Amino acid sequence: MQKVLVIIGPTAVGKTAFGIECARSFHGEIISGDSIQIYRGLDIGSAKPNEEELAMAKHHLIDIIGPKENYSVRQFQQYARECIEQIRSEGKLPIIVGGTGLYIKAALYDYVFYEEEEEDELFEDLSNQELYDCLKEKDPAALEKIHINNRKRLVRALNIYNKHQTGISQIKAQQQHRSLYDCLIVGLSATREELYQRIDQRVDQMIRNGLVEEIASLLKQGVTFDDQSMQGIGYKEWKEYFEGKKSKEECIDQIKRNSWHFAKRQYTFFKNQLDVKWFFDVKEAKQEVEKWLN
RNA sequence: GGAGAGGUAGCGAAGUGGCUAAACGCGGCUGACUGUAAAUCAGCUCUCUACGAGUUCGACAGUUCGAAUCUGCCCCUCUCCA
Repeated sequence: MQKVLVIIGPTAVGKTAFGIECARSFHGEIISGDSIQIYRGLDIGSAKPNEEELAMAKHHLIDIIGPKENYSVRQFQQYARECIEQIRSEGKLPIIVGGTGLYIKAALYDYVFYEEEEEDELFEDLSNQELYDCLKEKDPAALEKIHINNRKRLVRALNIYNKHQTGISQIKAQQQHRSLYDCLIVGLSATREELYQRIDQRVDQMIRNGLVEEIASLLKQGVTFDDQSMQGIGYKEWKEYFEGKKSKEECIDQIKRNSWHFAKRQYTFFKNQLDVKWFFDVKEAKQEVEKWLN
């Protein structure tokens, strides 16, 4: 089985640096497992590796999409697997580094996504209750995992049924839920207190690095806050600032808080959805990688 | 020194005699997750030996069958006038 090193962890723990170190030490190349860093022009707010870092190791799946384009798990799954194959063929170690849990899991595991041409129908004229009742007839099993208030999921499940005549629960049931690769999933961790502090510091640094100017420049290029790329933390919070409804300081605080919440959600996903070996110490993490490679 | 306003759970803020362990927001914690996932959604958040019990709404003393809500006194904060 093809070996794949996976480095995950909450935002701002230090995945980028550790990934580069591993790439250099173990003859590897990095595949970014991140849903925002794939966008061109979203550099500072997405904490994309800088020029210097990019030069230290080969990176894939960064800057491959324009800021007004959409992107999804399915594309990531396909691209990431292609990258793994390509890196393998060069005799190198593929290293996935990122914090987007679903993307990484979908690439690693036997998730199946069908071909989809058309956009999802939004069912804007239906209430949540109506959507719920509708899904109850078509794919009742899916309801076990979808709360009635989660409109997005309700809509998605209905769209899947309408497009493919199969319930999402059936598609899942056909999968074996196992990894396609021989993975070591290293989770970088820190105490909550320390992590939140690092987040705050990093956000302040982003501002100093010109985050506000980056947003302004994107807007000037025609990117809007409705674009998918701008849904990311560090970006969406500025909408009200540019509308004159919020101060810079308020936006910064909001970004910090959203990042804390995000970090928490990342932990929850990683802990419960992936088989992670956690480390508070990077040296120990590296030793574990060595052990696994031999 | 004088005149007002106010002190409610980690914070902000409702409540102004029983339906109040106390709305709501924030923060915190936990969880769900198969095509927007840095998204979307759910639960918990006074204490405990926890399908029950105990202690709360600045402090103390009262009124009352019953008080965060009424009375007295005390402490503290803020604004204004001296």
